[in-house]
Amino acid sequence: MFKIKLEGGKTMEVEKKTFWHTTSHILAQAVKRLYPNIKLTIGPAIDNGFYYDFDTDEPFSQEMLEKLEEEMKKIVKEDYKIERFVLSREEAIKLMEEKEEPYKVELIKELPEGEEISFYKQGEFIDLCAGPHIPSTGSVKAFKLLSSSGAYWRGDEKNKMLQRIYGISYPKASELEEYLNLIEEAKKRDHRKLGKELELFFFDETAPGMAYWLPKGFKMMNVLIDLWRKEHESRGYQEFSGPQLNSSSLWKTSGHWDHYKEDMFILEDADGNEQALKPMNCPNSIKVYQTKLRSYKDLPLRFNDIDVIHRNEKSGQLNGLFRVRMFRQDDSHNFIMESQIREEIEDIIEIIKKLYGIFGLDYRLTLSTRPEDFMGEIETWNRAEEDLRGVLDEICGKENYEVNEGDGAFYGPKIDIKMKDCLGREWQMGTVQLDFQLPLRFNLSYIDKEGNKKTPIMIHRALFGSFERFIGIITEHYAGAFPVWLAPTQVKILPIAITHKEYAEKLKEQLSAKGIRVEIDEREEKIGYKIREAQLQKIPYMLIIGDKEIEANAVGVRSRKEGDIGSLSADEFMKKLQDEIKNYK
RNA sequence: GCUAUUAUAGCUCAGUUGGUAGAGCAACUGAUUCGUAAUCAGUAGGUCGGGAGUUCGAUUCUCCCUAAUAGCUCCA
Repeated sequence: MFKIKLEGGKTMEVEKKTFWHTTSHILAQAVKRLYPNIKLTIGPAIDNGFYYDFDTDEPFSQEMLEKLEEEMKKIVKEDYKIERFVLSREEAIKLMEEKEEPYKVELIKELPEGEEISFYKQGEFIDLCAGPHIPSTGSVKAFKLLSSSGAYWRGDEKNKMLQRIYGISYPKASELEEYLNLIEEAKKRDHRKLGKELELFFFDETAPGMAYWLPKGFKMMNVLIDLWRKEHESRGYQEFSGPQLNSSSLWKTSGHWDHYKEDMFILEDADGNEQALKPMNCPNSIKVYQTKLRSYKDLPLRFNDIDVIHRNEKSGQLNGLFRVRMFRQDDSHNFIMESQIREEIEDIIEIIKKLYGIFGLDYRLTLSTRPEDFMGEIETWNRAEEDLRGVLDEICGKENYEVNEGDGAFYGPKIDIKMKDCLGREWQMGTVQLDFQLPLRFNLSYIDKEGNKKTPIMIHRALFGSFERFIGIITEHYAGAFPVWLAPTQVKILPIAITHKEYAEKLKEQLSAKGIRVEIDEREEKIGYKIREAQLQKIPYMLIIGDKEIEANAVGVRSRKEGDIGSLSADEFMKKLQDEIKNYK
């Protein structure tokens, strides 16, 4: 809520979105004043501010935005009362036709019969709008137009591209400044920036959307993979690896050729046969399933893999590690009987809770149910959805997940894990999808108790989503200051002078032998300089080695978080470290 | 893919109203041997993203391409 001041010194609380919506009208008013030929379309409030879409052939330049801000200031200063009025459909259309606003006419024509058609007026400006609005334009003391970009009319690629202006506003200048600072701070956490600074990964022009993993970044990925393997091996998962390239016939059987071809890298083998790099692992898991005749006693069968997959994403979709063309899903395909859905999902949700708990991540769970174009038996769908709800209710609590009715895949319902990046954009992380269709397409079977062939259900599940995206998210989550267990370099030994080098080397060997990721800074630099560098590299522990330490057979421990924490014996430090690593600190 | 913007040294960035470039950090060399977030001095480093055009002359202007960024659209 925002507090705004009214005439006579009274204050009033308004919804942020109401305030932002009014600001979008002020923007539209300014646009009509400066560029009367530009046509209005829609201008809603969003989670962080507002936008307004305009139809114009000339895109908004930075200078135009600045001029618009100036004009908006005038409108605020002129402090117009915002008045609502209602018209009949005919009157409304007539008014908008007179004002030559074709998009508004289109909108009015589509409003359902009987719905009130309301307008809002501020000064000379009138806009079709359901409201509500704040009482007058004078309250919008602080605002900023943040950016402009193209946006399709009604969000449809086939429609005309309009020009959108994004903005934000507040009742007080200090609040605006605070918000802008927050954005600046958030940008410092950007994984693309940190990935470069901390030498985790990089991208090259010759391989768009495909990360080069530098030694430090790849070390981290391996630590994650170790964790993932540990959590799965003990739960009956069996890891395998399959081919990168399969002939088109496989993708035709799986249905990808019809539904996903655009996103696949397709090439030819030496004989001219059509092949495609795998965009997902499901068909190859199925091939593994098919190597034997399976019994009901074998189920569930859980085949997991972290093979690299390729998706030919359109260039405009690429975004750091969040959206790439080559990545590793922490994938598994679990083959189960219908009676095992609930238990299997329960087990998977338990793993999710455990893994995400280790990182302390804030995530959103969504259940997506049967879409209109579903395939399969409606009873199977109903039972499966009931099972999914049951598990979520029980393990997560009714309040802690959302249901997106009709948003499931055509082949089965699913549970998704969603997270926000440092700029508030939401990304899908893990996913757990039931699939009733693929086993049918591949004619999968198991032999039941009575000796009959039955079709198993398949669960596609990736919990981190992909290692790439997950590393992007945790880099921003920790702002690059990874906990000890995960940090690519856990300890940096900093000898004060050359004479301390030998002891430092010995220490390094000791730590290395225990599996600690340790480096040594042997350069002939001052200790303050070395500390600064290790600190900027966000290394969890620095060990300062000088005469004192050698004499006492100790290490001077400096923590990234707490600074100098004094002297410990090498054994004490080792124990502390191992303890933290064991507990994922 | 679409709209807009951007691309200059390893990194962060300045600059040239058209006369082939500069800083800080990093690197290297030398001096300094140092106690908890930057020691000093020097050296080297760039076909100004790629290609074409205009021009006596292009890093600068125009066009094409590539990549990145924001948004849109898409995402089995």
